[in-house]
Amino acid sequence: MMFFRSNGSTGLCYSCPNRHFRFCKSLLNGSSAEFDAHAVKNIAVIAKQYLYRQGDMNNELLVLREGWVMLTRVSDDGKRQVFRSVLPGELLGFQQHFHGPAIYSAIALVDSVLCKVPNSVEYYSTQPELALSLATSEACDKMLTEMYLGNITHRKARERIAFMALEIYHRLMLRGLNNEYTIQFPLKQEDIADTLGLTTIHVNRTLHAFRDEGVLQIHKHQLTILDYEVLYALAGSRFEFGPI
Amino acid sequence: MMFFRSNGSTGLCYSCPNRHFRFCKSLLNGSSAEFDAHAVKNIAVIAKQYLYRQGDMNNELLVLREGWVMLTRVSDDGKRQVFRSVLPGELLGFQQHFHGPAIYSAIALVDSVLCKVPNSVEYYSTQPELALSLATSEACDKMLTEMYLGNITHRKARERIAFMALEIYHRLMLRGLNNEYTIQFPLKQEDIADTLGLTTIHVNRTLHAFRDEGVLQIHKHQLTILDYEVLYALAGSRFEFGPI
DNA sequence: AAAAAAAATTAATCCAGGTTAAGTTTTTAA
DNA sequence: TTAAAAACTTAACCTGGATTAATTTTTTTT
Repeated sequence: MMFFRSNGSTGLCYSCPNRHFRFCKSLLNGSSAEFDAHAVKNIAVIAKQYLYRQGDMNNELLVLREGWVMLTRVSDDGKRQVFRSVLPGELLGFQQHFHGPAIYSAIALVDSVLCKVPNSVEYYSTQPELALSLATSEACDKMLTEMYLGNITHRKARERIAFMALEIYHRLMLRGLNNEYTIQFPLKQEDIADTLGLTTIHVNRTLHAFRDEGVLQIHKHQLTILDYEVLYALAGSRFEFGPI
Repeated sequence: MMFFRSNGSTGLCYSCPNRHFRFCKSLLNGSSAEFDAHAVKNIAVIAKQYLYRQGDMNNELLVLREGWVMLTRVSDDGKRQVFRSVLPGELLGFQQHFHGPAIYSAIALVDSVLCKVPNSVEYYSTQPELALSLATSEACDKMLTEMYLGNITHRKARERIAFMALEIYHRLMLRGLNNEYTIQFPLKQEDIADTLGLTTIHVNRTLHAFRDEGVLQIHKHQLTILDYEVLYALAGSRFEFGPI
Protein backbone atom coordinates (compact mmCIF):
# COMPACT_ATOMS: atom_id res chain seq x y z
CA MET A 1 0.00 0.00 0.00
CA MET A 2 2.89 2.32 -0.71
CA PHE A 3 0.60 4.63 -2.70
CA PHE A 4 -1.26 5.69 0.36
CA ARG A 5 -0.47 8.52 2.65
CA SER A 6 -2.41 7.60 5.75
CA ASN A 7 -3.30 10.40 8.07
CA GLY A 8 -3.29 7.85 10.86
CA SER A 9 -6.49 9.08 12.39
CA THR A 10 -9.17 6.74 13.57
CA GLY A 11 -12.47 6.95 11.76
CA LEU A 12 -15.09 9.42 12.73
CA CYS A 13 -18.14 7.71 11.33
CA TYR A 14 -20.49 9.45 13.71
CA SER A 15 -19.71 12.82 12.19
CA CYS A 16 -19.25 11.62 8.62
CA PRO A 17 -21.59 13.16 6.04
CA ASN A 18 -22.01 9.72 4.46
CA ARG A 19 -23.14 7.95 7.61
CA HIS A 20 -26.81 7.83 6.65
CA PHE A 21 -26.28 6.52 3.14
CA ARG A 22 -25.71 3.24 1.44
CA PHE A 23 -23.11 0.91 2.78
CA CYS A 24 -22.09 3.14 5.67
CA LYS A 25 -25.61 3.14 7.03
CA SER A 26 -25.65 -0.66 7.09
CA LEU A 27 -22.23 -0.77 8.73
CA LEU A 28 -23.31 1.54 11.52
CA ASN A 29 -26.76 0.04 12.00
CA GLY A 30 -25.32 -3.44 12.38
CA SER A 31 -25.66 -4.85 15.84
CA SER A 32 -22.36 -6.61 15.42
CA ALA A 33 -19.84 -6.11 18.16
CA GLU A 34 -17.16 -7.09 15.67
CA PHE A 35 -17.32 -3.83 13.77
CA ASP A 36 -16.19 -0.84 15.70
CA ALA A 37 -17.08 2.36 13.90
CA HIS A 38 -14.37 4.15 15.86
CA ALA A 39 -11.77 1.84 14.37
CA VAL A 40 -12.39 2.62 10.70
CA LYS A 41 -9.05 3.16 9.07
CA ASN A 42 -8.92 6.36 7.07
CA ILE A 43 -6.69 6.45 4.03
CA ALA A 44 -5.71 9.75 2.46
CA VAL A 45 -4.47 9.95 -1.10
CA ILE A 46 -3.34 12.95 -3.06
CA ALA A 47 -4.54 13.87 -6.54
CA LYS A 48 -3.32 11.62 -9.38
CA GLN A 49 -2.45 8.73 -7.09
CA TYR A 50 -3.63 5.26 -8.02
CA LEU A 51 -5.50 3.37 -5.31
CA TYR A 52 -4.87 0.18 -7.27
CA ARG A 53 -4.17 -0.81 -10.83
CA GLN A 54 -5.80 -3.32 -13.15
CA GLY A 55 -4.34 -6.74 -12.43
CA ASP A 56 -3.50 -5.99 -8.79
CA MET A 57 -4.45 -8.74 -6.34
CA ASN A 58 -5.89 -8.60 -2.85
CA ASN A 59 -7.46 -5.22 -3.05
CA GLU A 60 -9.06 -3.42 -0.19
CA LEU A 61 -12.76 -2.77 -0.02
CA LEU A 62 -13.13 0.99 0.37
CA VAL A 63 -15.77 3.65 0.77
CA LEU A 64 -14.93 7.07 -0.63
CA ARG A 65 -15.34 9.55 2.21
CA GLU A 66 -14.41 12.69 0.33
CA GLY A 67 -12.85 13.46 -3.03
CA TRP A 68 -13.28 11.94 -6.46
CA VAL A 69 -12.12 8.58 -7.82
CA MET A 70 -12.22 7.48 -11.46
CA LEU A 71 -12.23 3.86 -12.71
CA THR A 72 -10.33 3.16 -15.93
CA ARG A 73 -9.04 0.22 -17.90
CA VAL A 74 -6.52 0.12 -20.72
CA SER A 75 -7.23 -2.66 -23.22
CA ASP A 76 -4.84 -4.74 -25.33
CA ASP A 77 -4.98 -2.26 -28.18
CA GLY A 78 -3.89 0.55 -25.89
CA LYS A 79 -7.22 2.34 -25.79
CA ARG A 80 -8.44 3.56 -22.44
CA GLN A 81 -11.99 3.09 -21.21
CA VAL A 82 -13.25 5.24 -18.35
CA PHE A 83 -15.98 3.24 -16.63
CA ARG A 84 -17.32 5.74 -14.15
CA SER A 85 -16.60 8.21 -11.39
CA VAL A 86 -16.90 7.11 -7.78
CA LEU A 87 -18.42 9.87 -5.66
CA PRO A 88 -18.47 10.32 -1.87
CA GLY A 89 -20.35 7.59 -0.03
CA GLU A 90 -19.90 5.03 -2.78
CA LEU A 91 -18.26 1.64 -2.40
CA LEU A 92 -15.16 0.81 -4.34
CA GLY A 93 -13.35 -2.45 -5.02
CA PHE A 94 -15.96 -5.16 -4.63
CA GLN A 95 -15.81 -7.89 -7.23
CA GLN A 96 -16.86 -11.46 -7.85
CA HIS A 97 -13.75 -12.95 -6.28
CA PHE A 98 -12.73 -11.13 -3.14
CA HIS A 99 -9.04 -11.57 -3.76
CA GLY A 100 -8.91 -11.90 -7.54
CA PRO A 101 -7.20 -9.43 -9.86
CA ALA A 102 -8.78 -6.01 -10.33
CA ILE A 103 -10.25 -5.54 -13.78
CA TYR A 104 -9.69 -1.80 -13.74
CA SER A 105 -7.53 0.80 -12.08
CA ALA A 106 -8.82 3.32 -9.57
CA ILE A 107 -7.24 6.76 -9.54
CA ALA A 108 -7.95 9.72 -7.27
CA LEU A 109 -8.53 12.84 -9.36
CA VAL A 110 -8.33 15.18 -6.39
CA ASP A 111 -7.01 14.78 -2.85
CA SER A 112 -9.32 12.18 -1.33
CA VAL A 113 -10.04 10.27 1.84
CA LEU A 114 -11.22 6.67 1.83
CA CYS A 115 -12.33 4.30 4.58
CA LYS A 116 -11.28 0.69 4.71
CA VAL A 117 -14.17 -1.67 5.34
CA PRO A 118 -14.08 -5.42 6.02
CA ASN A 119 -13.31 -7.45 2.92
CA SER A 120 -13.46 -11.14 3.72
CA VAL A 121 -16.07 -13.71 2.79
CA GLU A 122 -15.96 -14.91 6.36
CA TYR A 123 -16.94 -11.52 7.73
CA TYR A 124 -19.92 -11.04 5.43
CA SER A 125 -21.02 -14.63 6.00
CA THR A 126 -21.94 -13.61 9.52
CA GLN A 127 -23.47 -10.23 8.61
CA PRO A 128 -26.53 -10.75 6.43
CA GLU A 129 -27.58 -7.10 6.44
CA LEU A 130 -24.14 -6.00 5.31
CA ALA A 131 -23.98 -8.72 2.65
CA LEU A 132 -27.32 -7.50 1.35
CA SER A 133 -25.99 -3.96 1.36
CA LEU A 134 -23.11 -5.17 -0.81
CA ALA A 135 -25.67 -6.63 -3.21
CA THR A 136 -27.58 -3.34 -3.29
CA SER A 137 -24.39 -1.40 -3.89
CA GLU A 138 -23.50 -3.67 -6.81
CA ALA A 139 -27.03 -3.36 -8.20
CA CYS A 140 -26.64 0.45 -8.13
CA ASP A 141 -23.30 0.33 -9.94
CA LYS A 142 -24.82 -2.09 -12.46
CA MET A 143 -27.72 0.24 -13.10
CA LEU A 144 -25.42 3.21 -13.57
CA THR A 145 -23.31 1.24 -16.04
CA GLU A 146 -26.45 0.16 -17.88
CA MET A 147 -27.57 3.79 -18.07
CA TYR A 148 -24.28 4.75 -19.69
CA LEU A 149 -24.50 1.76 -22.03
CA GLY A 150 -27.95 2.90 -23.12
CA ASN A 151 -26.76 6.48 -23.45
CA ILE A 152 -23.74 5.70 -25.60
CA THR A 153 -25.39 3.10 -27.78
CA HIS A 154 -27.24 4.75 -30.69
CA ARG A 155 -26.89 8.34 -29.42
CA LYS A 156 -25.04 11.31 -30.82
CA ALA A 157 -22.15 13.21 -29.26
CA ARG A 158 -24.21 16.17 -28.03
CA GLU A 159 -26.69 13.89 -26.31
CA ARG A 160 -23.99 11.77 -24.73
CA ILE A 161 -22.20 14.75 -23.25
CA ALA A 162 -25.46 16.30 -22.05
CA PHE A 163 -26.38 13.04 -20.37
CA MET A 164 -23.03 12.68 -18.66
CA ALA A 165 -23.03 16.23 -17.35
CA LEU A 166 -26.56 15.93 -15.97
CA GLU A 167 -25.98 12.48 -14.51
CA ILE A 168 -22.94 13.59 -12.54
CA TYR A 169 -24.60 16.85 -11.52
CA HIS A 170 -27.61 14.88 -10.31
CA ARG A 171 -25.53 12.40 -8.36
CA LEU A 172 -23.57 15.17 -6.64
CA MET A 173 -26.74 17.15 -5.93
CA LEU A 174 -28.21 14.19 -4.04
CA ARG A 175 -25.19 14.51 -1.75
CA GLY A 176 -25.55 18.26 -1.41
CA LEU A 177 -22.25 18.73 -3.24
CA ASN A 178 -23.54 21.32 -5.70
CA ASN A 179 -23.56 25.10 -5.47
CA GLU A 180 -26.68 26.14 -7.34
CA TYR A 181 -26.01 24.97 -10.90
CA THR A 182 -22.26 24.64 -10.40
CA ILE A 183 -20.24 21.60 -9.34
CA GLN A 184 -16.57 20.85 -8.94
CA PHE A 185 -15.62 18.83 -11.99
CA PRO A 186 -12.10 17.35 -12.09
CA LEU A 187 -12.54 15.35 -15.31
CA LYS A 188 -10.47 16.45 -18.29
CA GLN A 189 -11.83 16.56 -21.83
CA GLU A 190 -9.88 13.37 -22.50
CA ASP A 191 -11.66 11.66 -19.59
CA ILE A 192 -15.03 12.65 -21.01
CA ALA A 193 -13.96 11.36 -24.41
CA ASP A 194 -12.81 8.02 -22.98
CA THR A 195 -16.06 7.67 -21.04
CA LEU A 196 -18.32 8.35 -24.00
CA GLY A 197 -16.44 6.83 -26.93
CA LEU A 198 -15.58 10.14 -28.59
CA THR A 199 -12.30 11.83 -29.48
CA THR A 200 -10.90 14.63 -27.34
CA ILE A 201 -11.20 16.88 -30.36
CA HIS A 202 -14.87 16.23 -30.80
CA VAL A 203 -15.56 16.68 -27.08
CA ASN A 204 -13.79 20.03 -27.32
CA ARG A 205 -15.85 21.08 -30.34
CA THR A 206 -19.09 20.06 -28.65
CA LEU A 207 -18.28 21.75 -25.33
CA HIS A 208 -17.49 24.91 -27.24
CA ALA A 209 -20.80 24.76 -29.00
CA PHE A 210 -22.57 24.24 -25.65
CA ARG A 211 -20.83 27.27 -24.21
CA ASP A 212 -21.65 29.42 -27.26
CA GLU A 213 -25.27 28.30 -27.04
CA GLY A 214 -25.42 29.03 -23.31
CA VAL A 215 -26.18 25.44 -22.35
CA LEU A 216 -23.19 24.25 -20.36
CA GLN A 217 -19.81 25.55 -19.35
CA ILE A 218 -16.70 23.90 -17.96
CA HIS A 219 -14.05 26.29 -16.72
CA LYS A 220 -11.24 25.83 -14.20
CA HIS A 221 -12.52 22.46 -13.00
CA GLN A 222 -15.99 23.85 -12.47
CA LEU A 223 -18.99 22.71 -14.43
CA THR A 224 -21.95 25.08 -14.64
CA ILE A 225 -25.30 24.23 -16.13
CA LEU A 226 -26.44 27.37 -17.93
CA ASP A 227 -29.69 26.06 -19.38
CA TYR A 228 -31.09 23.12 -17.46
CA GLU A 229 -34.12 22.73 -19.72
CA VAL A 230 -32.11 22.36 -22.91
CA LEU A 231 -29.64 20.00 -21.25
CA TYR A 232 -32.48 17.93 -19.85
CA ALA A 233 -34.13 17.69 -23.26
CA LEU A 234 -30.86 16.55 -24.81
CA ALA A 235 -30.14 14.02 -22.06
CA GLY A 236 -33.59 12.51 -22.53
CA SER A 237 -34.31 12.23 -18.80
CA ARG A 238 -32.47 8.94 -18.83
CA PHE A 239 -30.55 9.84 -15.73
CA GLU A 240 -33.69 9.79 -13.66
CA PHE A 241 -34.00 6.04 -13.58
CA GLY A 242 -30.68 5.90 -11.77
CA PRO A 243 -29.80 4.64 -8.32
CA ILE A 244 -30.80 6.62 -5.24
CA MET B 1 -48.70 -13.38 -13.67
CA MET B 2 -51.04 -14.12 -16.52
CA PHE B 3 -48.12 -14.44 -18.93
CA PHE B 4 -46.90 -17.60 -17.34
CA ARG B 5 -47.87 -21.10 -18.25
CA SER B 6 -46.86 -23.02 -15.17
CA ASN B 7 -46.24 -26.69 -15.59
CA GLY B 8 -47.26 -27.08 -11.99
CA SER B 9 -44.40 -29.41 -11.16
CA THR B 10 -42.39 -29.03 -8.01
CA GLY B 11 -38.74 -28.17 -8.48
CA LEU B 12 -36.18 -30.82 -9.07
CA CYS B 13 -33.08 -29.00 -7.92
CA TYR B 14 -31.21 -32.19 -7.19
CA SER B 15 -31.22 -33.17 -10.84
CA CYS B 16 -30.92 -29.65 -12.27
CA PRO B 17 -27.87 -28.99 -14.44
CA ASN B 18 -27.47 -25.61 -12.73
CA ARG B 19 -27.35 -26.96 -9.19
CA HIS B 20 -23.60 -26.58 -8.80
CA PHE B 21 -23.40 -23.02 -10.09
CA ARG B 22 -23.91 -19.53 -8.82
CA PHE B 23 -26.99 -18.72 -6.88
CA CYS B 24 -28.43 -22.24 -7.03
CA LYS B 25 -25.37 -23.64 -5.34
CA SER B 26 -25.77 -21.23 -2.45
CA LEU B 27 -29.48 -21.99 -2.18
CA LEU B 28 -28.85 -25.71 -1.93
CA ASN B 29 -25.83 -25.48 0.34
CA GLY B 30 -27.70 -23.33 2.82
CA SER B 31 -28.37 -25.05 6.07
CA SER B 32 -31.64 -23.19 6.36
CA ALA B 33 -34.67 -25.27 7.04
CA GLU B 34 -36.76 -22.46 5.59
CA PHE B 35 -35.78 -23.19 2.02
CA ASP B 36 -37.02 -26.48 0.70
CA ALA B 37 -35.37 -27.32 -2.58
CA HIS B 38 -38.25 -29.63 -3.40
CA ALA B 39 -40.66 -26.74 -3.23
CA VAL B 40 -39.07 -24.56 -5.90
CA LYS B 41 -41.83 -23.31 -8.12
CA ASN B 42 -41.10 -23.87 -11.78
CA ILE B 43 -42.48 -21.40 -14.26
CA ALA B 44 -42.68 -22.26 -17.94
CA VAL B 45 -42.98 -19.57 -20.59
CA ILE B 46 -43.24 -19.94 -24.32
CA ALA B 47 -41.17 -18.08 -26.88
CA LYS B 48 -41.88 -14.34 -27.21
CA GLN B 49 -43.59 -14.06 -23.86
CA TYR B 50 -42.62 -11.25 -21.55
CA LEU B 51 -41.70 -12.25 -18.01
CA TYR B 52 -42.17 -8.65 -16.98
CA ARG B 53 -42.11 -5.22 -18.61
CA GLN B 54 -40.24 -2.03 -17.78
CA GLY B 55 -42.21 -0.19 -15.12
CA ASP B 56 -43.83 -3.31 -13.64
CA MET B 57 -43.81 -3.47 -9.85
CA ASN B 58 -43.25 -6.32 -7.44
CA ASN B 59 -41.33 -8.57 -9.72
CA GLU B 60 -40.29 -12.07 -8.91
CA LEU B 61 -36.70 -13.04 -8.38
CA LEU B 62 -36.01 -15.83 -10.86
CA VAL B 63 -33.26 -18.17 -11.97
CA LEU B 64 -33.35 -19.26 -15.59
CA ARG B 65 -33.36 -23.05 -15.60
CA GLU B 66 -33.45 -23.59 -19.35
CA GLY B 67 -34.05 -21.39 -22.38
CA TRP B 68 -32.96 -17.86 -23.24
CA VAL B 69 -34.12 -14.53 -21.84
CA MET B 70 -33.26 -11.09 -23.23
CA LEU B 71 -33.34 -7.79 -21.32
CA THR B 72 -34.48 -4.71 -23.23
CA ARG B 73 -35.56 -1.16 -22.56
CA VAL B 74 -37.30 1.30 -24.84
CA SER B 75 -36.31 4.91 -24.13
CA ASP B 76 -38.31 8.12 -24.48
CA ASP B 77 -37.20 8.62 -28.05
CA GLY B 78 -38.48 5.19 -29.02
CA LYS B 79 -35.10 3.57 -29.46
CA ARG B 80 -34.64 0.13 -28.00
CA GLN B 81 -31.58 -0.89 -26.01
CA VAL B 82 -30.82 -4.58 -25.57
CA PHE B 83 -28.83 -4.88 -22.33
CA ARG B 84 -27.88 -8.55 -22.34
CA SER B 85 -28.97 -12.13 -22.69
CA VAL B 86 -29.69 -14.14 -19.56
CA LEU B 87 -28.44 -17.70 -19.95
CA PRO B 88 -29.26 -20.85 -17.92
CA GLY B 89 -28.21 -20.68 -14.30
CA GLU B 90 -28.26 -16.88 -14.18
CA LEU B 91 -30.31 -14.76 -11.82
CA LEU B 92 -32.92 -12.40 -13.14
CA GLY B 93 -34.87 -9.57 -11.58
CA PHE B 94 -32.75 -8.39 -8.67
CA GLN B 95 -32.55 -4.63 -8.26
CA GLN B 96 -31.81 -1.96 -5.71
CA HIS B 97 -35.36 -1.81 -4.40
CA PHE B 98 -36.90 -5.25 -4.09
CA HIS B 99 -40.36 -4.07 -5.02
CA GLY B 100 -39.60 -1.02 -7.13
CA PRO B 101 -40.40 -0.68 -10.83
CA ALA B 102 -38.37 -2.74 -13.29
CA ILE B 103 -36.05 -0.63 -15.40
CA TYR B 104 -36.16 -3.04 -18.32
CA SER B 105 -38.37 -5.72 -19.78
CA ALA B 106 -37.46 -9.40 -19.80
CA ILE B 107 -38.60 -11.49 -22.74
CA ALA B 108 -38.14 -15.20 -23.37
CA LEU B 109 -36.74 -15.73 -26.86
CA VAL B 110 -37.39 -19.47 -26.83
CA ASP B 111 -39.56 -21.71 -24.68
CA SER B 112 -38.01 -21.42 -21.23
CA VAL B 113 -38.29 -22.64 -17.66
CA LEU B 114 -37.55 -20.41 -14.68
CA CYS B 115 -37.42 -21.05 -10.95
CA LYS B 116 -38.87 -18.67 -8.42
CA VAL B 117 -36.50 -17.93 -5.56
CA PRO B 118 -37.18 -15.98 -2.35
CA ASN B 119 -37.41 -12.24 -2.93
CA SER B 120 -37.88 -10.45 0.35
CA VAL B 121 -35.43 -8.37 2.34
CA GLU B 122 -36.56 -10.26 5.41
CA TYR B 123 -35.55 -13.60 3.95
CA TYR B 124 -32.06 -12.54 2.92
CA SER B 125 -31.55 -10.75 6.21
CA THR B 126 -31.42 -14.15 7.85
CA GLN B 127 -29.33 -15.85 5.15
CA PRO B 128 -25.91 -14.22 4.91
CA GLU B 129 -24.49 -16.74 2.46
CA LEU B 130 -27.39 -16.21 0.09
CA ALA B 131 -27.21 -12.44 0.45
CA LEU B 132 -23.52 -12.64 -0.43
CA SER B 133 -24.43 -14.79 -3.41
CA LEU B 134 -26.80 -12.05 -4.55
CA ALA B 135 -23.91 -9.59 -4.30
CA THR B 136 -21.68 -11.90 -6.36
CA SER B 137 -24.39 -12.34 -8.96
CA GLU B 138 -24.78 -8.57 -9.28
CA ALA B 139 -21.01 -8.14 -9.50
CA CYS B 140 -20.98 -10.64 -12.41
CA ASP B 141 -23.75 -8.81 -14.24
CA LYS B 142 -21.97 -5.54 -13.62
CA MET B 143 -18.74 -6.91 -15.04
CA LEU B 144 -20.51 -8.23 -18.12
CA THR B 145 -22.16 -4.86 -18.68
CA GLU B 146 -18.80 -3.13 -18.23
CA MET B 147 -17.28 -5.48 -20.78
CA TYR B 148 -19.93 -4.52 -23.31
CA LEU B 149 -19.48 -0.85 -22.46
CA GLY B 150 -15.76 -1.17 -23.14
CA ASN B 151 -16.42 -3.12 -26.30
CA ILE B 152 -18.88 -0.67 -27.78
CA THR B 153 -17.06 2.49 -26.78
CA HIS B 154 -14.36 3.35 -29.34
CA ARG B 155 -14.58 0.09 -31.32
CA LYS B 156 -15.67 -0.61 -34.87
CA ALA B 157 -18.63 -2.68 -36.04
CA ARG B 158 -16.61 -5.78 -37.00
CA GLU B 159 -14.91 -5.84 -33.61
CA ARG B 160 -18.16 -5.32 -31.73
CA ILE B 161 -19.90 -8.18 -33.49
CA ALA B 162 -16.88 -10.46 -33.10
CA PHE B 163 -16.79 -9.69 -29.40
CA MET B 164 -20.48 -10.35 -28.90
CA ALA B 165 -20.40 -13.66 -30.76
CA LEU B 166 -17.38 -14.88 -28.82
CA GLU B 167 -18.68 -13.66 -25.47
CA ILE B 168 -21.97 -15.51 -25.85
CA TYR B 169 -20.25 -18.59 -27.25
CA HIS B 170 -17.87 -18.56 -24.28
CA ARG B 171 -20.65 -18.17 -21.73
CA LEU B 172 -22.65 -21.03 -23.24
CA MET B 173 -19.54 -23.22 -23.50
CA LEU B 174 -18.91 -22.88 -19.76
CA ARG B 175 -22.36 -24.45 -19.34
CA GLY B 176 -21.69 -27.19 -21.86
CA LEU B 177 -24.36 -25.74 -24.14
CA ASN B 178 -22.22 -25.76 -27.27
CA ASN B 179 -21.82 -28.39 -29.95
CA GLU B 180 -18.25 -28.04 -31.14
CA TYR B 181 -18.16 -24.53 -32.60
CA THR B 182 -21.92 -24.25 -32.97
CA ILE B 183 -24.47 -22.82 -30.53
CA GLN B 184 -28.18 -22.22 -30.62
CA PHE B 185 -28.59 -18.48 -31.22
CA PRO B 186 -32.11 -17.03 -31.05
CA LEU B 187 -31.11 -13.37 -31.41
CA LYS B 188 -32.25 -11.61 -34.57
CA GLN B 189 -30.05 -9.20 -36.49
CA GLU B 190 -32.10 -6.40 -35.01
CA ASP B 191 -31.32 -7.66 -31.50
CA ILE B 192 -27.60 -7.64 -32.29
CA ALA B 193 -27.94 -4.13 -33.69
CA ASP B 194 -29.79 -2.88 -30.60
CA THR B 195 -27.17 -4.47 -28.34
CA LEU B 196 -24.18 -2.97 -30.12
CA GLY B 197 -25.44 0.42 -31.25
CA LEU B 198 -25.49 -0.39 -34.96
CA THR B 199 -28.22 -0.44 -37.59
CA THR B 200 -29.78 -3.71 -38.70
CA ILE B 201 -28.50 -2.97 -42.17
CA HIS B 202 -24.92 -2.65 -41.06
CA VAL B 203 -25.14 -5.80 -38.92
CA ASN B 204 -26.41 -7.58 -42.02
CA ARG B 205 -23.55 -6.24 -44.14
CA THR B 206 -20.98 -7.24 -41.56
CA LEU B 207 -22.40 -10.73 -40.96
CA HIS B 208 -22.34 -11.30 -44.70
CA ALA B 209 -18.71 -10.26 -44.86
CA PHE B 210 -17.91 -12.63 -41.98
CA ARG B 211 -19.60 -15.49 -43.79
CA ASP B 212 -17.82 -14.72 -47.06
CA GLU B 213 -14.51 -14.56 -45.22
CA GLY B 214 -15.20 -17.84 -43.44
CA VAL B 215 -15.10 -16.31 -39.96
CA LEU B 216 -18.61 -16.65 -38.57
CA GLN B 217 -21.97 -17.87 -39.77
CA ILE B 218 -25.49 -17.47 -38.42
CA HIS B 219 -28.09 -19.63 -40.10
CA LYS B 220 -31.45 -20.88 -38.91
CA HIS B 221 -30.91 -19.74 -35.32
CA GLN B 222 -27.54 -21.48 -35.18
CA LEU B 223 -24.28 -19.59 -34.81
CA THR B 224 -21.12 -21.34 -35.99
CA ILE B 225 -17.62 -20.05 -35.44
CA LEU B 226 -15.73 -20.90 -38.63
CA ASP B 227 -12.39 -19.34 -37.71
CA TYR B 228 -11.83 -19.01 -33.99
CA GLU B 229 -8.40 -17.41 -34.35
CA VAL B 230 -9.59 -14.57 -36.53
CA LEU B 231 -12.64 -13.97 -34.35
CA TYR B 232 -10.49 -13.99 -31.24
CA ALA B 233 -8.08 -11.48 -32.76
CA LEU B 234 -10.99 -9.19 -33.66
CA ALA B 235 -12.63 -9.50 -30.25
CA GLY B 236 -9.38 -8.57 -28.56
CA SER B 237 -9.64 -11.25 -25.84
CA ARG B 238 -11.79 -8.86 -23.88
CA PHE B 239 -14.31 -11.55 -23.12
CA GLU B 240 -11.78 -13.45 -21.05
CA PHE B 241 -11.93 -11.11 -18.12
CA GLY B 242 -15.58 -11.97 -17.71
CA PRO B 243 -17.42 -13.63 -14.87
CA ILE B 244 -16.97 -17.33 -14.20
C1' DA C 1 10.49 33.26 -12.66
C1' DA C 2 11.73 30.23 -16.33
C1' DA C 3 11.35 25.85 -18.50
C1' DA C 4 8.87 21.86 -19.47
C1' DA C 5 4.94 19.22 -19.70
C1' DA C 6 0.09 18.74 -20.02
C1' DA C 7 -4.28 20.27 -21.69
C1' DA C 8 -7.08 22.78 -24.67
C1' DT C 9 -8.03 24.64 -29.24
C1' DT C 10 -8.64 25.12 -34.30
C1' DA C 11 -8.79 23.71 -39.11
C1' DA C 12 -8.78 20.49 -43.17
C1' DT C 13 -9.67 16.15 -44.90
C1' DC C 14 -11.74 11.53 -44.89
C1' DC C 15 -14.50 7.35 -44.04
C1' DA C 16 -17.36 4.01 -41.24
C1' DG C 17 -21.57 3.50 -40.64
C1' DG C 18 -26.17 5.86 -40.92
C1' DT C 19 -30.19 6.87 -43.94
C1' DT C 20 -33.40 6.03 -47.47
C1' DA C 21 -35.56 3.05 -50.48
C1' DA C 22 -36.36 -0.79 -52.54
C1' DG C 23 -36.42 -5.70 -52.94
C1' DT C 24 -36.63 -10.98 -51.39
C1' DT C 25 -37.07 -14.70 -48.30
C1' DT C 26 -38.76 -16.85 -44.18
C1' DT C 27 -41.99 -17.39 -40.59
C1' DT C 28 -46.43 -17.08 -38.61
C1' DA C 29 -51.29 -16.78 -38.65
C1' DA C 30 -55.68 -17.61 -40.85
C1' DT D 1 -52.73 -23.79 -48.22
C1' DT D 2 -52.70 -19.28 -48.63
C1' DA D 3 -52.21 -14.66 -46.99
C1' DA D 4 -49.95 -11.55 -44.15
C1' DA D 5 -46.39 -10.20 -41.38
C1' DA D 6 -41.76 -10.37 -39.95
C1' DA D 7 -37.03 -10.86 -41.05
C1' DC D 8 -33.43 -10.48 -44.09
C1' DT D 9 -30.89 -8.49 -48.13
C1' DT D 10 -28.94 -5.17 -51.42
C1' DA D 11 -27.63 -0.67 -53.35
C1' DA D 12 -26.90 4.49 -53.55
C1' DC D 13 -26.00 8.30 -51.14
C1' DC D 14 -24.83 11.21 -47.08
C1' DT D 15 -23.11 12.83 -42.55
C1' DG D 16 -21.23 12.83 -37.78
C1' DG D 17 -17.36 12.26 -35.94
C1' DA D 18 -12.48 10.30 -36.71
C1' DT D 19 -7.89 11.45 -38.25
C1' DT D 20 -3.98 14.29 -38.94
C1' DA D 21 -1.44 18.24 -37.93
C1' DA D 22 -0.50 22.39 -35.83
C1' DT D 23 -0.79 26.12 -32.42
C1' DT D 24 -2.02 28.22 -28.05
C1' DT D 25 -3.02 28.20 -23.29
C1' DT D 26 -2.66 26.40 -18.74
C1' DT D 27 -0.47 23.85 -15.22
C1' DT D 28 3.38 21.80 -13.08
C1' DT D 29 8.11 21.37 -12.07
C1' DT D 30 12.68 23.24 -11.51
